[in-house]
Amino acid sequence: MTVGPAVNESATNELARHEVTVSPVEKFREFLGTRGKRLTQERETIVREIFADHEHFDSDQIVSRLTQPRRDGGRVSRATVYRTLRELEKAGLIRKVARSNDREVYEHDYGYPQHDHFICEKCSQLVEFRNEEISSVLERVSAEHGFRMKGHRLEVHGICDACARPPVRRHRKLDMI
Amino acid sequence: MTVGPAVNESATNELARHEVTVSPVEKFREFLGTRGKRLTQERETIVREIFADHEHFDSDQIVSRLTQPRRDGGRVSRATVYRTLRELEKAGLIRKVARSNDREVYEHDYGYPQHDHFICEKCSQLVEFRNEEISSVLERVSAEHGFRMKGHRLEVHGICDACARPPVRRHRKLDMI
DNA sequence: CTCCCTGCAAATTTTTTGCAGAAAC
DNA sequence: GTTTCTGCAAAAAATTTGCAGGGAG
Repeated sequence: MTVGPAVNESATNELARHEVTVSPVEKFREFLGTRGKRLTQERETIVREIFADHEHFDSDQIVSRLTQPRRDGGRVSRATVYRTLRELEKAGLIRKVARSNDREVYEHDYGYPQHDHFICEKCSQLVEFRNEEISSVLERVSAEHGFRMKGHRLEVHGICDACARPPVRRHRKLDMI
Repeated sequence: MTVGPAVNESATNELARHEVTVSPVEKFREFLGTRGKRLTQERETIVREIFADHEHFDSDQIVSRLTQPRRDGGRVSRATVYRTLRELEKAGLIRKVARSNDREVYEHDYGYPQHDHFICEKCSQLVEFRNEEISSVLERVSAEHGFRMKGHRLEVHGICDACARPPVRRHRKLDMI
């Protein structure tokens, strides 16, 4: 595995957790049920690991965390992680978020309200934000094109507030006197 | 190479080509120049191949087209194609467009106006559309968050008009009489 | 002339798969 | 009991890299 450029920037928790009646695990069990599939220990371990926080993650991170022996839930093989991530995506529990340069990462698609992302070109930080208007505009535009919108994926690229702020001056003119 | 699920659906040409003063090749030459890099025959061949039409494409497609002997421009090695695609992305000539399930594909990011995509969940077709309002809403939302927007990437998922239309009835009731 | 670039082949990285035993239902 | 899983190891797919010779500026 690679430990390349970190994919660890947290998805800033501007958004409060949604009220969800069933846990991600239950939700997954339901999905599997309708397809004659089973909720195994491995699958449950993976879902718990993924939904333990609201960070973004990629396949490799989950593989390395679950592949080595662990305190609680048992370890899970690489193949199973891949197989389960695909299922979780179909189940609508997670989805991919593309990041301009870097590779793609997953994010939770259950338990949190619909939101979009700001991606800073300087520090690569990914910030979630929520705006009602965007959806309604899209809803209308879609209708105009005879398209039945189910959802959307939006990334706004640019420079975040922190990176835009000029670096702190070391010496001010006054110091020179 | 893989000939998996086609990635050939055309990017419907709803959008007219922009007036561009310099060709993609020239644009690339400029970019390379500012970095002490060179516009080689291979790089030119690749750019021409890519900008010959306005279809979306992935690395593999370009590799297979340019890797075998060709009428005009000479062949280019796999490694060079990968290396050049990366440069073209940095140069802002192409960019990645994520497609829900399938893999990512590239699209032109030069010579065509800013636009977004509808992606049909049924037929996977990718349709480009253009809407002024979206940008202005994003501009405002960004400002509210202290974010300096440079651009955005948006995909609207759902069902396209064609797929939404019910299949043609074979036998109408009258036929039964 | 001097670097930058290319092709090649090998190395890496990432994801998928066949199969035998294990485990849900 | 069946049928669906899992882990393993190997295979396949996708991308990157070192290096020696070739070419752009």
